Amino acid sequence: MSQERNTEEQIIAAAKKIFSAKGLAGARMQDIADEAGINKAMLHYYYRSKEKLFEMVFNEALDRLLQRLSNAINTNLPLTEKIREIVRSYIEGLMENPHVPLFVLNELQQQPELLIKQFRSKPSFPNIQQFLMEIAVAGEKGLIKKVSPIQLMLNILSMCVFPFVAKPLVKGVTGIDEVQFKLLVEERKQFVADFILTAIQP
Amino acid sequence: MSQERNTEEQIIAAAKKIFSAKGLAGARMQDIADEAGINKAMLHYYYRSKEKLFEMVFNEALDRLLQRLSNAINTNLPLTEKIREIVRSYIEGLMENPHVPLFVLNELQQQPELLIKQFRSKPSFPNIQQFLMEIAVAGEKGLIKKVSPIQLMLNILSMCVFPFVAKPLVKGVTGIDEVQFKLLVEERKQFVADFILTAIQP
DNA sequence: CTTTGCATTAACCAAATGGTTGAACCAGTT
DNA sequence: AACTGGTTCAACCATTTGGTTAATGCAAAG
Repeated sequence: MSQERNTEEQIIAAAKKIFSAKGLAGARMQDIADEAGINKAMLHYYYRSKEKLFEMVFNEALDRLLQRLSNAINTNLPLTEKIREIVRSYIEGLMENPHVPLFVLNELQQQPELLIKQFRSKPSFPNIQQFLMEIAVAGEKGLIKKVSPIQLMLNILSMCVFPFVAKPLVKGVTGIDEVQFKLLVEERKQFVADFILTAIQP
Repeated sequence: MSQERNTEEQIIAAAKKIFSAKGLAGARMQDIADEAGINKAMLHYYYRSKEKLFEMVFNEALDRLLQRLSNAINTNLPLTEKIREIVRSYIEGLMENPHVPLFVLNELQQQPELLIKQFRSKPSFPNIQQFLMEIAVAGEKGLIKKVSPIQLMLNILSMCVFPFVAKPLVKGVTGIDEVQFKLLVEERKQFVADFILTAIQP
């Protein structure tokens, strides 16, 4: 469409789209070039190889995901409200990039080593330990029920992310269409937060 | 190792392993042949093409997933105990085949049409509608809180499945090892069930 | 106008990959 | 022993694919 943009960004945008849709192995350099409206050789001119290009896209995607999570977790709110905020903010972020989580999770499983290396070096790496501690403390104080912090955190993430990675399955099983799906997810911000807070109220 | 087995099954087993690990696009026919300890030509002798072989494996995987879900859902128990049973049975099933859900979800997103076709034809297709109705009725009767049945169902599935599709992420973020991860999941059968039942108690 | 240096492309290349084939192998049958 | 049918394999083939290259375009500098 618009070839006005800077070529480098053009490439990244195209690569993001193709890689997200097809995965590393399934994506073709030619497809990315076509999507960006440029010659295939340009891809190698700017980013040495397929792997390098992928790494760039993947890192950015992972970064955004963690960034958003981190922001919500670091909010300076009482735990119950913080949980509400995490759920709201995270689901909203996913609504903007609905295919990112499956993309990330999928490629993550393929090269778990790559993750563990680059993970902690990220400034966007969320301070999980502190959040877990916060849950434990709130439990002690009787603000919430005493629960396993990790399990609770897993539950929160699960309910936010799962609908997006399982979107085709959900649509297939329930028979709802795209519009209804979006409504469902919208509704979810409220529902999940209430669900969690009810489950952990002391 | 053991080439004693029937070649056909040998192939399916190998294909399942390779396809699960690498996905359709990432899997190599040669790898499958090696894994099965046979010549590449045999793959085509028994299953015409890569796609046909994949379809076979994929269908079986999807089938098992739905089968297990279906069984749990059709149990003749009061709703609250049924939920306990669903969670327990589903997580246990996933523990046996931990990479299946990500595999299925991933390939499902790549060809959503394929799904919607073959989906309802399956005898293993779970009777979702009835389960949703059951939740609605229980809500009316005051056995549980009144909630959106679909949202509740989504929550149940989310919390069971997510840890398996996000396993590398969980391990990366929390820093736990394989043994601890298994413990976490084991613990989860209880935790998730309690969590849900607490959240929906009237 | 020429030069210089980056950007861009068409054509090309080598390796990988899904798929095919003709011959060999190996039971069981006659 | 010869035949028959399915099974197995090494070698081969055509296409795809990531990557390279040599030539061209082109704008700013001289």
